[in-house]
Amino acid sequence: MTRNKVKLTYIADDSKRKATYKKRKNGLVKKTNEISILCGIEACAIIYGPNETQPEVWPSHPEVQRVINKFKTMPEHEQNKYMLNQESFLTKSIMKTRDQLKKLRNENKKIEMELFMFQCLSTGSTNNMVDSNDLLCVINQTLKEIEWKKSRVQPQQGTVEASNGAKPLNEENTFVDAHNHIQGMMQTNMGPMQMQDWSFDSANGGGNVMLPFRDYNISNGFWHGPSFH
Amino acid sequence: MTRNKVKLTYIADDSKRKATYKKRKNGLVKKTNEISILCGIEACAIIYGPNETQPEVWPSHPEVQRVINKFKTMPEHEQNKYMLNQESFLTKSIMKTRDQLKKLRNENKKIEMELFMFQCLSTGSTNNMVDSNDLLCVINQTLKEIEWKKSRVQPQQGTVEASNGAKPLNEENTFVDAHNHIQGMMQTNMGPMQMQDWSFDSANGGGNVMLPFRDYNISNGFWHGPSFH
DNA sequence: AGAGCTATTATTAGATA
DNA sequence: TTATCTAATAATAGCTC
Repeated sequence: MTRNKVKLTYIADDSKRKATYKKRKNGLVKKTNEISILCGIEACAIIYGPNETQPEVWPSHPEVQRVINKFKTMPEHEQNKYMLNQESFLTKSIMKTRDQLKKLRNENKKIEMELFMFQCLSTGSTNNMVDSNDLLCVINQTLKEIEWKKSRVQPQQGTVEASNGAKPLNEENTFVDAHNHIQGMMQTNMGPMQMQDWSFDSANGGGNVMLPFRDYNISNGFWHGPSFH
Repeated sequence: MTRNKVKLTYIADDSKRKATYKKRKNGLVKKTNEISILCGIEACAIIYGPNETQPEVWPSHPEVQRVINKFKTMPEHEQNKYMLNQESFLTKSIMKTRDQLKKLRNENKKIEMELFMFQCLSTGSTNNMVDSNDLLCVINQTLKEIEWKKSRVQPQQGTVEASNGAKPLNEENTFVDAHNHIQGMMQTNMGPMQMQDWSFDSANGGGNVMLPFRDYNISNGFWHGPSFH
């Protein structure tokens, strides 16, 4: 878990495993102690060390006995009812990981879509090959985010000018906002892009469409440049 | 443990305690799972939730039963022999903390001593009020560290000059090294001190003793300036 | 209540001593 | 071996939605 990220697999090397065992046993006992104090509950841990005949228990022996007995005297169905068993634990883990993956995929897709949206806006091209529902969704999402941004700055509108000289957000600036938004998105993936890297495209719709020019170009409505996958 | 450092005390607030319980229970179970896989051992956790009738166990019920039985069938003295009970856990914690305190105190003392050593070297004063054994010890330690430093640079001695223009470490430079060492020590406590903050003291021993001059002075063999406690 | 975020603190793997 | 250090990952308290 540190220096290197560690894989959750049996540690084959004897001395490494032993060292890890010692460290983690201490950590586990510490955590058990903490939860029982912080939350005012009873908890016990039983750990069989590498030498099979040597269990380590926490807290004291009588406490463990008491907790164990409390558990054992409970009817079986009661025991199972509230049991957090290994299976459900693993199921939860898998679900969580899958959700995270899903989220990452969505983020990737969003980035791709925003890029594509930008391409369409830039070139006016309509011969696209993506699901137009997806694209619409992204455009709406982007607009929604712009609206949200605007709502955060609205109070200052028309009264105070930002000290950095930025224009207040309003309807007229929507496209510039979109541009900035997309630019922000792209910064994450290809390093910061400066304002001077962009220019108004006078060939497409009369000056209100901006094109980036750097290590890439757009032709036939598609992106030719750094990959974003 | 985060955002704020948290005190190890019962959490009075109901909803906070409940939230903490949930988070930490998951953490505990995760850790239990990890140690058992990584180290190929058997371990179980039994946790009684805030609602007293609802114990949560890990891993599965049969596993817990098996581990418990293994523990219970062991003769009492065996159980106690390898037991990590609450008392010894607390004792260990206290000892560890005390050791850390001791260490910090030693570090403080060392810094004070080095400072004093510097004063003595600077002024040639002998009317000191510290245990001369302590002082001797610190001087020896300092010299040892200087030797160690030298040994690290020795291979380059007389052949390559450092690119930053620093002189190679050798006998002649020992005092300068000592000065640099003490200077380094002091940087930790009072911010960086530059070379130009020091001057050779021509009134004391002919040019090989350096004195700092900034927000402090040395008189009667004692330090008058920032406190180092 | 419960799920998600993130600034912090805590744990710890690997390296040294 | 066992202890200590530290760079890096992991856990999580308080917050927001």
